[in-house]
Amino acid sequence: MSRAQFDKQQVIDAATGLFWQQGYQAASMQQIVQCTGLKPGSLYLAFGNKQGLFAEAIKAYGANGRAQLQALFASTDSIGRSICEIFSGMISEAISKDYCSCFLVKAQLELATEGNTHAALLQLVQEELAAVEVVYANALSRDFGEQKAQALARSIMLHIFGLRVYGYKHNSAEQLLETLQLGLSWLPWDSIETKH
Amino acid sequence: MSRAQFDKQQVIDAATGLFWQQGYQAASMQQIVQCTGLKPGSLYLAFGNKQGLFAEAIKAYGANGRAQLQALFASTDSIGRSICEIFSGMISEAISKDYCSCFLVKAQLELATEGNTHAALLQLVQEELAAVEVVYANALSRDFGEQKAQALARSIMLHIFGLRVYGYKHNSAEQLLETLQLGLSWLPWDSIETKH
DNA sequence: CCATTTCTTGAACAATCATTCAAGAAATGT
DNA sequence: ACATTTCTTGAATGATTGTTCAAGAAATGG
Repeated sequence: MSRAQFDKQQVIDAATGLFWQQGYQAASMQQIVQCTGLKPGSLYLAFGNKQGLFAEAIKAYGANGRAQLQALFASTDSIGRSICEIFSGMISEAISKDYCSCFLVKAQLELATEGNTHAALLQLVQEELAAVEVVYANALSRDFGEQKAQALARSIMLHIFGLRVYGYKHNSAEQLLETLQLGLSWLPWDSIETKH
Repeated sequence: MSRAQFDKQQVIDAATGLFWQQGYQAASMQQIVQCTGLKPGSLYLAFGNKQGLFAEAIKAYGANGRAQLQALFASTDSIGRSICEIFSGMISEAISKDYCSCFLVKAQLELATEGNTHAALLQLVQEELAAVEVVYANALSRDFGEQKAQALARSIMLHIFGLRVYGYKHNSAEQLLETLQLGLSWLPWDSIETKH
């Protein structure tokens, strides 16, 4: 017997970066071979095919994001302030030079074609996105009733999606923050103010 | 001499539908040959290459959408109510079976890759999106000061983007409407209420 | 009615795509 | 040390990609 001579998670992370930047279709297996260092045969033995590798990338990205969210909510004494900090981080990403939105958002828009040739992958992506909404709703139910928490979670998701797209326009951080404050006026934005 | 034996606008519209549903990369020239009825040679004589045809599709889509917006704003006596009606229409699209978001939003996310191989097309898409924002800002400046109108236009764009992505989740029309009302509370939603 | 120009045709092109597989290397089980 | 299993290698496969071009058809100009 012989054990795998590469770190599977490392390979998935490298592939995730490529898929994230280029998209599913535009990322070629040749590029993946290059950026992972593996030969085609090893890749196909480990992941089956391109879809299998993409599925692993989506799962890893989703699990990581969800874990970060849950850790943040578990350790904070103010869900609202934590959410403000999350948005603040997203604004920082949006104004950075090599901004490339959110992997799940990009994947959903690319995979949701009429022919539906990637039905399994699309469902996976949508499950990951739905799971994120659940995490927000659960956290908010600490401060609000269940109905209200779910409604607020939907509003948060809408703003995340909006920001993930709007981020490509070269707005200033102040403009983006102001826009979020306008739509999410119930959040305690004062708690993250940096100006004096 | 011989004049073109096909209606160029008709060809662009057919190609737009395909690009919109499938995306730029996934839509193959063979598919375009099929859905337009033209032979490759004619397509390449008329549009140069795939990028040229895509550019025409984006321009046509953008010009059409902008014209509709401007016509609506020119003929209404309430900008706010018209905007509510626009969102109401977007909700209807979102809950329909063959929903495929907004062509410009999808194109922006697909073309904005790190390698930036489609820089010209990306810029075109972003210009179209920026033009939409200007139309909203101009319309709102009828009711608000210029600064406020621009801020509100940014908020509208963020909500449009959010809805264009969130629309893929199978939410009810009521939930989507409620989410928009939460973030755009300054709009006169009462004016489009259908319930009694 | 011929010459010229413009458009159409569709087979063919090179490049790239995802994927395969026989052969060799390496690690384990006994 | 040997047999067995598992992983690696990388050239090769057939399909599909965007694009071209020589030849023919059609319409116009004089």
